[in-house]
Amino acid sequence: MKASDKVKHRTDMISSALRSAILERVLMPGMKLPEDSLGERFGVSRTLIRQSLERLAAEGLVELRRNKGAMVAKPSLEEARDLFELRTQIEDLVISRVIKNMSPELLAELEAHLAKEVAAEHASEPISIRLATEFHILLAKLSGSPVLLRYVEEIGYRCGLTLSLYARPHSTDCGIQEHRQIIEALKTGDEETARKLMRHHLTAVADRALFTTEEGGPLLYLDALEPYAKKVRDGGA
Amino acid sequence: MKASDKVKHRTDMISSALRSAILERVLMPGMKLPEDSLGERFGVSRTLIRQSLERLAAEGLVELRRNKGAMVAKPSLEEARDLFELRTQIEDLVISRVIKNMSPELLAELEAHLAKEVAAEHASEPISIRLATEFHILLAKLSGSPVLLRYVEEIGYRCGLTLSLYARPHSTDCGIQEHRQIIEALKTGDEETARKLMRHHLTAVADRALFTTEEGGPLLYLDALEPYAKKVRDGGA
DNA sequence: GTATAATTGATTGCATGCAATTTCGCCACA
DNA sequence: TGTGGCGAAATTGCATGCAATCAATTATAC
Repeated sequence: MKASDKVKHRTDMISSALRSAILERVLMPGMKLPEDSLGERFGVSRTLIRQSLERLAAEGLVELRRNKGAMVAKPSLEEARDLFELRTQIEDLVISRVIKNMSPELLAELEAHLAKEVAAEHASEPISIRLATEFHILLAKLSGSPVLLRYVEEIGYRCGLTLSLYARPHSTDCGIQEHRQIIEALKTGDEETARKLMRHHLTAVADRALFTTEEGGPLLYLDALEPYAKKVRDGGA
Repeated sequence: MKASDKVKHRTDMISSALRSAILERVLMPGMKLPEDSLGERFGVSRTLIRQSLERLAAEGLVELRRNKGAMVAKPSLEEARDLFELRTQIEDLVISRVIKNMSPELLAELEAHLAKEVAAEHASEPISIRLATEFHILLAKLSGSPVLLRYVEEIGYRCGLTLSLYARPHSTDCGIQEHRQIIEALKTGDEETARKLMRHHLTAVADRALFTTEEGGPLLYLDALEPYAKKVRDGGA
């Protein structure tokens, strides 16, 4: 019975695929996302596409305008600043909760993740960005608060999207070294230091996002989506 | 053109109606929400009902289980505690932002709202609960951060739902007096006091929610929804 | 009499169809 | 050359239909 509850809806797969595509800069901000083109690609009807788009809209990754369809969100600089500021404050909450819950098992999880990051250090950029994001999400998971986890996820994703608009392509968005230091501080239970490190870590990322880039028209160029769609069509996770 | 953007979808109206019904304890936690009964009541097809339910599920007010339909969420005590704890921390962020933005206009808005609360002091319980919730939401609005606003809304709603499960029916959930004191502290720019007051205010509410009530089966009793549905059918906001 | 299997009824998952709205190309006209 | 309007194509908003799944109840065996 629980197994059947765990069955993922196709909607989940599609929104995950689209989310990945957005975060990996395959779908750039401003691109149009017509329901039936997407439906064709993913091999499903507009119904499911629409659901996925609505979900992503709730996360702030796509904008949905009445009778005008969906497009990848294009956060303004102001929104971006708000987002990054909130992020540091929210992750502050994460830190203090993780410290409260600290345990050897928990530490092991963190270090396992760090190891993955190190292993992928010279892999492709999208992968290392994803891993870096997942470090923050892992921390949120370990905070023990489902709601906090959701917020960190959402803000993290949106910050990632923002970076694809305002940051130059190949900045190492999250230093592995910094992650290591944070884990170190958590290990010794030094909340103050951990917070400071995290704050520094995040503002460093934010500060790199100060470039105002010129406007580009809303393009429609979904071919790059193909690999993501294929996975869903083939029933992948 | 902007006007057309502001047109509310019927989905918005329906989810608002359902949200109100839940928060005003017309739909109690655990009640089943079948798509077609609701569709009939609201005079729309299952399509729109489904969208609304999904939106409410994203907010945590409704639980959605595969092939089993929707029901009003029934947060566990543990989830409730998490929610209330997070709420105090999130509203801390609100306070410090509002203090930064403080201005006479802003103060006027707050006092106008307080006046409304006073005026409705002896009105029906649902109304005063709603106004009390809206005080917190107004503060979040004045914080200037759209994302923070969304989070405060969501957490506020979910706390309201929780109270309908665990608190005794007629506790004055938010003291008007306490709201007044908070405004006072904000006026003088005393962040420390404002925070302390808010924290005290919120934990007072949370502590009233310590009663474990016995289990009730998932009922289906939608007749009480009628007034909410009527408004939507008639095209009201 | 209890337990298990099979059938029926209710409810959701998803696709499709039609009407309404928007967008875009085209042509007239200043 | 640039601008305004008009019609066709594209796209969304919503309802409905059918298949799949789940819940409940009856039937059957032990």
